[in-house]
Amino acid sequence: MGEGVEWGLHCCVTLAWLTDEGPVSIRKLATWFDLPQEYLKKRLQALTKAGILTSTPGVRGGFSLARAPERITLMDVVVAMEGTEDAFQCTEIRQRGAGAVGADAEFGRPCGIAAAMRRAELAWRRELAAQTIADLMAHAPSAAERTRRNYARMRG
Amino acid sequence: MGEGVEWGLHCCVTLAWLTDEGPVSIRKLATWFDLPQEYLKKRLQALTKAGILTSTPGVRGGFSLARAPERITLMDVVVAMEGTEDAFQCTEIRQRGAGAVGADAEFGRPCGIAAAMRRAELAWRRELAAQTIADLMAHAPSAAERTRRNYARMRG
DNA sequence: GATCAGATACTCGGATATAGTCTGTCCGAGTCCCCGCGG
DNA sequence: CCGCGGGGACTCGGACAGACTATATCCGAGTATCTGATC
Repeated sequence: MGEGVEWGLHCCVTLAWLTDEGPVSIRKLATWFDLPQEYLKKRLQALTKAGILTSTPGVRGGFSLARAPERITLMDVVVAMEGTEDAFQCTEIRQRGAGAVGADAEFGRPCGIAAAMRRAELAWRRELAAQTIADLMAHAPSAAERTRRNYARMRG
Repeated sequence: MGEGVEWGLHCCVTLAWLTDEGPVSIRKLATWFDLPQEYLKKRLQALTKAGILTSTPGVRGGFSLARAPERITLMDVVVAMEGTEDAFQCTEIRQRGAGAVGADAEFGRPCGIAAAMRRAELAWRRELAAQTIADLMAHAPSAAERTRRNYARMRG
């Protein structure tokens, strides 16, 4: 799992705190977390393409949340960053080589190993889909005030 | 997730079917699934180091299961292949940059984002730990007979 | 017949090569806003 | 006072380089079994 997930989630939470302040430029976000500006931009563009953020051009432009924090799940962010593919990829090796001889009848049924791994991944996804950016905000309420204060001091 | 997980699981199930036939050489396993022999060997060595397989040297040597299929979980195999590290790594970016100013009090508590991701990973691990090689065998009982038959034909 | 040396087949561990992905940087193009100039 | 045009700030999309990991191969060393020669 790339670090883009961590970056994206922190940025989403921060953008949620700063909703009233309008778009936040990529330069400020990079300074905020001390991250490489150009690469962070690339990752946030992926969130934009996924419809989680909106980017507004122009001198007062930047990134903002595209919808309410309650409607952005961790799953949304992870999928935008890492793609929809499962971590475990079944390449059907059971159908190859000397071991597969005379097993055609079994191949009608899905591979039991792939099914087992898929069950685990579904549990993971279900857990991610059950939590939203708003839940993360509720977990650290004192951060709201501090975030706005630090952001106001950041004119530059 | 590397393909070693898929290879390892299929090999474990096959070795479980072939327990009575003694150790299975890496050459036969590679032929069995049409996999690159040398690299498969390297991955199975990881399973051996993890105590899931045993390797016996000598002309009649090869790999065997180190314990009963009921006592080998999918989690064991995944950990042996991929390591114990979580997929999501929290690098504590909340403590860096301009956004962290004056937030020292919050840093006593664990990062909410890391905690949320960890919950999801625990659900994944729990699901993997709940399934064993024996469960996979029960899922495709007709494979037992076929596996032994194909293996017997494989003298060479 | 018993014992030992060599051959064989296999694993182990390390070294190395190759491919692909993740991370990071850079640049040209497009867009919006601000400001000043000219009517 | 109003409208037009230029410059600045920002995003977008793509191209590109470097680091790291997964994949794959190869080799030397060790070990157990078998064979055959020797006593």
